[in-house]
Amino acid sequence: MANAPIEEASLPSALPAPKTSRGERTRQRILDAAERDIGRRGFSDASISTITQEAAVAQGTFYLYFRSKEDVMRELVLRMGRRLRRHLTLATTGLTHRLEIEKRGLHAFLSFVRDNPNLYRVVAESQFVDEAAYQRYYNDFANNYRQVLSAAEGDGQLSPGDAELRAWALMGISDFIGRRYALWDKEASIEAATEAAFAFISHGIAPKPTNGRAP
Amino acid sequence: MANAPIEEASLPSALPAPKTSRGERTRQRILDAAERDIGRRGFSDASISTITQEAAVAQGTFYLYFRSKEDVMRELVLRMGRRLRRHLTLATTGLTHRLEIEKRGLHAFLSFVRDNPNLYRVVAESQFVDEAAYQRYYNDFANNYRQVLSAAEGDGQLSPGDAELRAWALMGISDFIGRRYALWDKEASIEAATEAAFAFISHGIAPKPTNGRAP
DNA sequence: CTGACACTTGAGTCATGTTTCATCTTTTCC
DNA sequence: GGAAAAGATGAAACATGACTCAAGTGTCAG
Repeated sequence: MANAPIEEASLPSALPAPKTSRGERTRQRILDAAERDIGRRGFSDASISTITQEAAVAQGTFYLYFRSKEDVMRELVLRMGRRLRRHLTLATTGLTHRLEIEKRGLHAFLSFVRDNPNLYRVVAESQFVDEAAYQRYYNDFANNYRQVLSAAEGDGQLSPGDAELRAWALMGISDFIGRRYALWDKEASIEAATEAAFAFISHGIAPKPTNGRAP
Repeated sequence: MANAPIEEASLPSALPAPKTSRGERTRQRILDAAERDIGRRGFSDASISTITQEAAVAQGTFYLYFRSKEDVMRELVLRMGRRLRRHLTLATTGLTHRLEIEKRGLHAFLSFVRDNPNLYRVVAESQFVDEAAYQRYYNDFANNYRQVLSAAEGDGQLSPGDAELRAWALMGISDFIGRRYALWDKEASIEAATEAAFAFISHGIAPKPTNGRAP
C-alpha cells in the first residue's frame, strides 16, 4: 500500500508464468486461498500470511507468483469475469429471443452469486484496490451487452431505447438483486426473484394504459 | 484493524458529544476532512495522520471525537443518508404522481452524486469496513421505498408488482447509472441519462405488443 | 480575575504486516 | 543418474500507521 507507484493499473505486466505443472498448481492454490480469504475477511484483513497459510505454502512462495496483494486481486477479477461469462453462456446458448435470454441470464447470475459469494465480494472490493481493473470488468460486460441489446432492438425483439444505458441499468439491477436476494438473504427464492425482476425489466412500473381506444 | 473486537457494529455507542461549539466545530472539521480524504484515497490509504492534517488538528484530537477510523466511516454513512434524503425530499416535494417523483428523484440523485463524489465512494466502501452500517443504509432506503411504491400501486399509479424487489431494482439502477454517468463520465449529460433511465423504468424493454385485437 | 472544565497537542509506544533472501528440495531432461 | 533449473522455505529486516498519554492552552461562569 501507500507506495502505489503512479501506475494504478497492471502495466508492469505479470510475473513469468510457472514453468512446471507443480508451479501452476501452487499458483492456483494460492489464488483459491486468496479468493476465500479476501472474500471472507476483506482485502485489508486478509494478509499474505493468512492467504499462504490457507494455501499451505510459505510466505515467500507467494512472491514467486504475485507481486503483491493487489496483484492477486486483479487476477481474481479476471477469474470472475471468465467464470461468469462462461456460466452465462452455458445458461443461454440455444436461446434466440432476447427477453428469454435476459430471464435465464438473470437466473444464472443469481445462482452464480449464491455459489461464488467470495468471488463476488472480491470484485466489488476491487473497486477500492484497483479501480481500473474494476472499471474494465464492468466496461467489458457493458460493451458486449450494448451490442446484443442493439442487435435485439434491430430485430424488433426489444422496444427502441438507449442500449448503453440499458446495459448499465440491467447490470445495476442484477447487482442489487444479487446482493439482496442471493448474497444477504440465503433463504430467498432465486426463482421468485428472477420472475419478479423479469417482469420489471420487461414492462417497467408504469400502469397499463387505462384503456381508451386501441391506437 | 485486525483487532476487530467481535462486535462489528457500533453497539458500544458513540463518544459523548462535544459540549461547546468549538468542540462541535472541530468534530465537523474532522468529519469533513475524513470525507474528502477517505473519498479520494480510499479507507486504507487515508490515515488518521492525513485526515487530521487535512483538518488541521493534532492526531490526538481525532480520538476525542471518534473511537477509530471505522467509527468515522460509520458517521459518514449516516451523513450521506441524511443529506441524500433531504436532497431527494427537496427535489420531489409537491409532486403527487409516483412516476413523476421517480423521474425527478433520479435526476436529483444523479446531481447529488456529481456534487458529492467522495461521500458516494465512502458509502460504497463502507461495505468492506462495516457491512452492518452499509446494509442498514440500503435497508432503510429500501423500506421506505417499498412503502411508497406499494401505496402508489394501490392508487393505480403503478402497475401491480413486487414492491420490495422493485425497490432494490430501482436502487440498483440509480447506483449503476450514477457510477457510469455521474461519477466516471463527468461530461455525460445527467438530463439525458435521466430521460433514458426513466423510459426504461416506466416501460421496460419488451417491444410494444405487435398489434392484434385489443384485449 | 480566576478556577474549573473543555479542549488540544504530538511524540512515543505498540502491534501488525509486507517483502526479501540465503538456503534447501524437487523436478526436468539429457 | 546427475547437474541444472525450477520451486519452496521461513525467519529477519523493514515499513507503516493506529492509538495513548502527560502536559499543555483556551474559554467562560461566577
